[in-house]
Amino acid sequence: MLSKLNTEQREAAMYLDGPLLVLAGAGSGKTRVITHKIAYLVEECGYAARNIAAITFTNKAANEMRERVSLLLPGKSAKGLVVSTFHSLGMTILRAEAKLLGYKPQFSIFDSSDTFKIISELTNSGDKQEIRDIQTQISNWKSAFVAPEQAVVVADSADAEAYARIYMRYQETLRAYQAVDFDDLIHLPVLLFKDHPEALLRWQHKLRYLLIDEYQDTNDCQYQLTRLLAGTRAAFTAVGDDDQAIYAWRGASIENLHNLRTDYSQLRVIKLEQNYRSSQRILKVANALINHNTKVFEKKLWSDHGIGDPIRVYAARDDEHEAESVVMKLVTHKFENQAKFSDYAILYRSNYLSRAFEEQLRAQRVPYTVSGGTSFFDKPEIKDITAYLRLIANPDDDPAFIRAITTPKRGIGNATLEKLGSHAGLRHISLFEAAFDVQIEQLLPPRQYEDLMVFCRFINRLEDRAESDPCGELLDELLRAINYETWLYDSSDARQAESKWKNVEDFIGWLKRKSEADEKSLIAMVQTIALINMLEGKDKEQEAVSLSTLHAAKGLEFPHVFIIGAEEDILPFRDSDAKGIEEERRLMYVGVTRAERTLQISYCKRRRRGKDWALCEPSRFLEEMPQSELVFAGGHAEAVQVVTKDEGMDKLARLKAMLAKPVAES
DNA sequence: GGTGATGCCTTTTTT
DNA sequence: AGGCATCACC
Repeated sequence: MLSKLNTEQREAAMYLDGPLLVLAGAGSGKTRVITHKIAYLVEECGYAARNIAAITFTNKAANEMRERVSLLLPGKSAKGLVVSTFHSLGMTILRAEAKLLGYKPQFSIFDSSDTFKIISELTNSGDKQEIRDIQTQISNWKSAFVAPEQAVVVADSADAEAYARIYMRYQETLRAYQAVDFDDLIHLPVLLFKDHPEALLRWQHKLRYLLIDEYQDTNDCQYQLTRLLAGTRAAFTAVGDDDQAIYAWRGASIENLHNLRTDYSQLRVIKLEQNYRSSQRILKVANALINHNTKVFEKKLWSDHGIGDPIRVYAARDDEHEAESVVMKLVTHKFENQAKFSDYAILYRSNYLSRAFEEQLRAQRVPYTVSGGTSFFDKPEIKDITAYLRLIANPDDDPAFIRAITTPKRGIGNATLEKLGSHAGLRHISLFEAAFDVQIEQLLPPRQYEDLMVFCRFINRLEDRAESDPCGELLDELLRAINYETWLYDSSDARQAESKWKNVEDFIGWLKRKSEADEKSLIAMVQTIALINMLEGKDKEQEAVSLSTLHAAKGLEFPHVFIIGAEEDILPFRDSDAKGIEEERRLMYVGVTRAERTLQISYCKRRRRGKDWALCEPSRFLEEMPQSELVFAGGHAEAVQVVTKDEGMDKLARLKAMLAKPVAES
């Protein structure tokens, strides 16, 4: 079974004598090690699949992992295997153990727009940036294990203390709503396990072997959860690559790789250094680039593939021209090489950069899929429906209550909600509960009170049936009862309404299929929704070009890769400090190492900034690559193409000088 | 005075 | 594509 692995991979797959850290360079087959190890545990070591947990960082990675394991494990032997993200594992634990923490199992999961609203209400400030700052601060506190009370105590400035107090009230609010945020999904299980050893034992008994992918992206909280679950047996394999750590901004710390060494003296470390993905030239460029970072774990990636094509660097006039030339190049290349569209990826730093490319691809009738970007579940029509579902699952979910009761409009407006809200605030109860309070009848005009009661009884009826009745029936009835389709057509033009209604139908269809396939109740489905951002299985293996952010591209590979927008202030992102630059460099490294055979990196010489043009400087990372392996093309850089490699740097410098001159308005 | 529609400007990365 | 501001209309 393990015959397809190389010596190190096999060793990693078979090592079971204690904790194991696999330092796996890009393209060195780390997913392969994990999947084969799972198969090995089941087939050769007598583990039941349901006692093994593989933890990934994205749902995409989890799905792929599940698929690859089921290819290795015939029949039903993969049944029960836990493959999930940290967050969804946390959700599962929390749902099972909710009572111990004083939550009901149907707790709501708040996404960042929910928490944004809560914080903005708590602060009474309209400053969006400040609210975002508070959001990040709270998130950092949680992942670093600082309780609200502690945050208040250690605050070293008036501002910090103000934030800490908001944190405290924020946490109280979530609890009142029977809601948790993303960080709580990991934070709360850790608290639970610390306070309830018997619960920890249960889970240690259930999850007897842990495999953690992308270990370099864990934050302190996730590390704690891992440690607790692994227990004294320390039966786990962590796989990671410090050069691909790109989530420091959300609290991940590469130090967790080292902490593993200090916390587990018996830790075995295996390095995977043979790359099976890229050409020698791509690797050479990637290695040279990443060597500009201060290194902790020395690692030397090598490949026995051919030297490969030169890496093209293309200077485009502006973003429109960049899109045009990349798409032309891609189409020509596909035609000449008889390749498939799915062999190509266009990667970028920020979501908005995809726009020009989407336009161009549509114009050329090239099929494409976009990953990352705004989630399907963020669309207003989907949020409307999920508000109802959330409310049915958990009537104390105030944000869901407000959205549902006002969409479609049913005669309850701000004035009524305000009265209800202030009463709820006084009594420390949810809006839903407040509606049934005896005093409310006197506080509201009869008409409003009647409408409110009709709505609440309606929700109550659905709530009663949520556990027992089939999910599909319930959904159909809900949509009919609220007349959602009609309302869509009444409130937007026919074209938009049509597409929105189609989204709703897709969503409902997906919910029905998924709840049947996974044997999940509607309530379990509702909680899952907050954690995913795409309808899975909708566009599998399409023959289409992939557009993706560099973050979302991690773990993927493509024969031909275009990295676009390689400019200062974009990649690296503006205002990056020294540490930030290193992370940006790793991001570029991730991009470069996605490529198997050809790679083109492009940048714009200018970009529209409002009315006029702003000049763009090529990314410093281009200079950090061995110039001998690059071929320059396009616009000003055309001249660079003919020079010898030694002059490459000079030319680039001169090119920059030329670009520094003002460009005429057009 | 309040609300709605239109148009212009700006976009970090994600569970 | 979304958010914000401005303008016009009710």
